[in-house]
Amino acid sequence: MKYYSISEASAKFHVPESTIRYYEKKGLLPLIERNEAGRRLFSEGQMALLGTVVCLKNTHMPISSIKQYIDWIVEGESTLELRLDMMEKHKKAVLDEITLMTESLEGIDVKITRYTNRMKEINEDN
Amino acid sequence: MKYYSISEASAKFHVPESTIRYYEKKGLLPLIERNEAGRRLFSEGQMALLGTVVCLKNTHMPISSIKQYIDWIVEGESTLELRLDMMEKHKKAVLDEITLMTESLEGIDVKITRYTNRMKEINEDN
DNA sequence: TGTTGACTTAAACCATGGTTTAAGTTGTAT
DNA sequence: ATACAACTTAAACCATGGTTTAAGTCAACA
Repeated sequence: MKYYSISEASAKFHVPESTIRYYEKKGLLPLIERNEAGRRLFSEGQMALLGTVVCLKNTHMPISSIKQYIDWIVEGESTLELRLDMMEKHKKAVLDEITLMTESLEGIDVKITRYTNRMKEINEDN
Repeated sequence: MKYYSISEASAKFHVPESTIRYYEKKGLLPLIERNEAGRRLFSEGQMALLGTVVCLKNTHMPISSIKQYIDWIVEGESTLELRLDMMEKHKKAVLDEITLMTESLEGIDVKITRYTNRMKEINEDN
């Protein structure tokens, strides 16, 4: 079974090493093994977990909620329904945020159009 | 010409009054008038400007950049090109963020599907 | 043998984006 | 006359999400 160093994990997910250490300290990455020298060893499973954390972070889930989710994973099958419920609610929140951003983008497009037209006028006035 | 109080502005844009005051202090809402008693009076133009700030905030533009944009608006027509450039870059950044969120959403959907299937299995095992 | 690079920890530090508090002013309703 | 609601300010306070620093360990290489 392959293991990854923290620098490899950092490179794979484009997350600073300091952030990975911070996540571990916050409980988002439980049970990370160490070698004899105390260095972190990320198994494939730990890498997948880090991938999950990054995915939730990318969709703006707060650290405290990610921690709850990870705690439920560690707790086992009895938390399946809680996890499902959390992911469904989170999905809705993400869709809402995407909708808001998409709507706000229209306001930005209006400005781009307006500025572009005004620039054109100015150049025609030469 | 109609004027709005801070509570009306707050209600219209779903932004707390304290945040509006904070934005003004940060320079995001310049030239807001006051009545004799020192209360803020938002003209239609100021309301539109607040709408712009909210739009940029909704798309995660940092306060410092919003301030730069507003400063350019106040500065006048000579900054047209700078504003156009900023909005075009911002639009790209927003589209990138939406893309990242949309991609990450797939990871969440995978979990929802997996959990749903496992729940089904458990219920079939009755 | 010593020095470099890749790590470790705990603790301090930081930026961002507000919110809350305290004390005061004004206009209106009782 | 008074009390309440709706404001005002400056300053303090706060949460979130990290980043940076300092001091140390270890393996490998020159």
